Amino acid sequence: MSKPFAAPWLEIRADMLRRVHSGEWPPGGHIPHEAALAVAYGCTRSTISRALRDLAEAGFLERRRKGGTRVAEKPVRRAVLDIPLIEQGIAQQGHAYGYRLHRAGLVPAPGFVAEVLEMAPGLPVLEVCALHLADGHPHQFEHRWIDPRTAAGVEHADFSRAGPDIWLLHHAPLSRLEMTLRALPAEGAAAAALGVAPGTPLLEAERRSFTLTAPIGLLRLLHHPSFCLKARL
Amino acid sequence: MSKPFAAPWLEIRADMLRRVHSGEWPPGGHIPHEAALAVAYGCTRSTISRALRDLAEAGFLERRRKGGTRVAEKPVRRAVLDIPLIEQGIAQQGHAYGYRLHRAGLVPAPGFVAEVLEMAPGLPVLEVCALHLADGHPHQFEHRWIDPRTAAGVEHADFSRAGPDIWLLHHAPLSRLEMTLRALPAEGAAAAALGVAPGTPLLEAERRSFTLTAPIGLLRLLHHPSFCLKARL
DNA sequence: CAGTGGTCTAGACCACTAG
DNA sequence: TAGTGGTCTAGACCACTGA
Repeated sequence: MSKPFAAPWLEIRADMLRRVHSGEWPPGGHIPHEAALAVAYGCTRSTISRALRDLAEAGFLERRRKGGTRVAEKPVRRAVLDIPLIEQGIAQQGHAYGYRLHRAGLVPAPGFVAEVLEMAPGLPVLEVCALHLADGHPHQFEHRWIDPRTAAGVEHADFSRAGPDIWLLHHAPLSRLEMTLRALPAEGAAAAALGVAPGTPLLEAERRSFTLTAPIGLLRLLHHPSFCLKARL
Repeated sequence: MSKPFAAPWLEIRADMLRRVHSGEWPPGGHIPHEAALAVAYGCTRSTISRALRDLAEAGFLERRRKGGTRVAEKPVRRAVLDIPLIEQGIAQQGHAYGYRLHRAGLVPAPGFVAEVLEMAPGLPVLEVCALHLADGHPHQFEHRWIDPRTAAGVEHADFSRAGPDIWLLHHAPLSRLEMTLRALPAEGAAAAALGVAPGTPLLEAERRSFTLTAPIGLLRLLHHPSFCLKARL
């Protein structure tokens, strides 16, 4: 009759979470400092620190030097949203991936694009419109603007067979991402491409990607109504 | 002329990220093992491990015992979505928070609720409909079902002045969360409460919360069109 | 100022797994 | 089965910040 086994720091973490949830460590209250917990749990401070850091990163605890550790009073839950490559995301859901390029070419940067890319409006950017299909059905409509200053050579890349995702991965990998999610009515080319009536509610994910030092591009991804985005704590 | 200062593991992490992004460590390629890196960077394996673990958690690297560490070929970016309490989220955006309860009472669990809460359909659940306001304007419409088996006493709680968020925090704190994001057309009570025409695209966040062992409830949060959700890598 | 968490070292054992 | 990452110990120094 052996235990299912877990690493000590995981068991300690679980026990601490139990104390938080049982009210033994009430919201807003201080908990013992690391050294005391190390004695109580019979391990070193490093192990306690590992468990506490993990709980703090998850939003259950708040830690401050000298101030000690307290249970979060108004916890900010941090849900994790997986953002796979578009192709991979469709494949993961068990669908056959398809791709159709609508247009790709240099255009003067529209105002909102120039602002995101931190460039003067009218400078050339690569605009890409493409449709991603799952089992032959429209799934996501991609409208993207890429900064050729950061992604050097992107204007000569061939996006007729595969989207910019993979090319960018190898030529201008992102290190930072900002995403905004909205609900928008379908309109124009996107509505037509997705095969939905204008006005149909669509989930839009706008992604702004950056290298360590410069903006790479702006992506607006419109999802077919059958699609939903999942996150977990 | 001193450096801006950063902890060694952060500088090492940054340097490793640079090597990934510069192509020195190409996607899919193996990188040296921890012991070798420790020698190269002139620190202990613990410090290297800290940096590598962080990069792996962010999705840049993939690590396996015996298999070593390799640069992620098809990286799954993990964006982080902050989920504050509803009241706090509105306050953080600099708006005055307002709350209006529409109804709260026990109802037989609808099928889809019973499924999420892992209960027989028709068993009593507490249904709450409420509107959250920002500067007096409708902001989010909350439709929630709470399992009184998990959240004992919830049927006697007073939700006329504050939403279930805070009550639940103290009486049935969640430890796991699943969230689904969709775009839906406004309809019925929600459209009326939010003051938008039926059919207006709305961003819906459906949250299923759980304690360590049992489901707590199901929340459907419909956002006013002026609202968007932000995430970051 | 002094208490607390954040981090690093030096070393060790072991679980996991690719070859 | 041998190499690799995952974790733990015991100890240390110090940045930060509340009192």
